[in-house]
Amino acid sequence: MFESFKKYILSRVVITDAEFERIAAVSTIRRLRKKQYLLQEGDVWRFNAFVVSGLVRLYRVDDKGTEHVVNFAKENWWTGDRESLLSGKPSKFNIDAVEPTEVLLIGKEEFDVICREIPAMATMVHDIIQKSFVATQNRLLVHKDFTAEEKYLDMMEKYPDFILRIPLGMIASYLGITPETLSRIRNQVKK
Amino acid sequence: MFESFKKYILSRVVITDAEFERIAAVSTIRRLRKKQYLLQEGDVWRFNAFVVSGLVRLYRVDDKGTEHVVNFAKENWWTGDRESLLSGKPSKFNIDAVEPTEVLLIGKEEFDVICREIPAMATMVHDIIQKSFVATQNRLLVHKDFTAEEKYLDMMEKYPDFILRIPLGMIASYLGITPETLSRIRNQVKK
DNA sequence: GAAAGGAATTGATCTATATCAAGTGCCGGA
DNA sequence: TCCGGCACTTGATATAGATCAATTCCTTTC
Repeated sequence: MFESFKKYILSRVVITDAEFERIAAVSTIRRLRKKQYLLQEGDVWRFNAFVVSGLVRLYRVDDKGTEHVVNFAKENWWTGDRESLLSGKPSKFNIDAVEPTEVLLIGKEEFDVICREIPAMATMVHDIIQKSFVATQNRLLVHKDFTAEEKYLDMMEKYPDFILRIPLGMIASYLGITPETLSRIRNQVKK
Repeated sequence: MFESFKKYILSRVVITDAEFERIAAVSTIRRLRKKQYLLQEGDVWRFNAFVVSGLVRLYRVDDKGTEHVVNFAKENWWTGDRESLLSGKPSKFNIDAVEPTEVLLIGKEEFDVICREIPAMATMVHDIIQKSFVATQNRLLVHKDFTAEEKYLDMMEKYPDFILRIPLGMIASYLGITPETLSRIRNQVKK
């Protein structure tokens, strides 16, 4: 259960078994069924969440009730609403499971203690956030300047497994296009 | 010269005068004329850059030679290409001055030493990057799901001074729309 | 295993925004 | 001070992608 989490951490930084035990001690596992919420709009997000297996989506709902997918997180990715975590304010997002999913949760306070006690963890977090920032900025470029087809091809190249695992409608929403358009693009692409 | 930088740091964290002197000792000032480059595509970006006064833009140039503005940075903002800084690879971006600008530069190595010696600085950096990440993600939402007019109004609300200081063409590029469309929107908006 | 409801496809329009094309104004350099 | 050129505006047309609508295809669910 915690093995994949340990493997993940060790692939990025060096910590001792004892240190990992301290981390495991403050971690809890939550199992989500398909469509089950991990976070609902209006709640305050207080965790660091690591996806052990499965796949979740983070999305917001506009005034018309339309869902807009912000991103996905699969096994060995982190998820959550950093804005709410940092500010302590209610989240404007929802997170729910696209597939049956296991998530490892560490409360904000416990996580901060861990980072203070184990500097390697702080380093790892800093590193991940920096990379997330770069990745998000690159995604912004794609959205700002690419056509619908280019955006789809870019996604295929970067995350081919998302294309296979996620229903068309959610991919369309993630790309900021309609399901109809994505369906046509797929026909087009496979010639 | 370094006063505004000091004021900026002290508004975010607590450091001593002696500590600031250490920071100032590794800082250099670069003055840029309008249109002068701070970074050119293909070069490796090795700095942390704080805008003391003026305004710069970060942009990329596509295969057709079209410029796409990624973001702007004005006084008391940081700029640079974190992707190149982290990876050590050549940058795919350019940075140049929109207005005559003064930038304070700290080399990557020196900056890392500072952060190790002065933990408050490390904290500050971590904090800034987290906020940048959140801001970029929010911008992504705007670009993905808003109309041209909504994007412009959002920018007016968040950065009214950018609207005044930056030429129309660059704002259009930042918003991912054509100058013609932005010109029409402006007419529309002022009714 | 049948029925029901959502998800994807396909087709026919519609619309926001891009593109192309003049014209106007204004700023910077000689 | 004048000139040249870029930046912005305004108009006419083109187009990518949205919207609306009908049909088929899967999944769930009982």
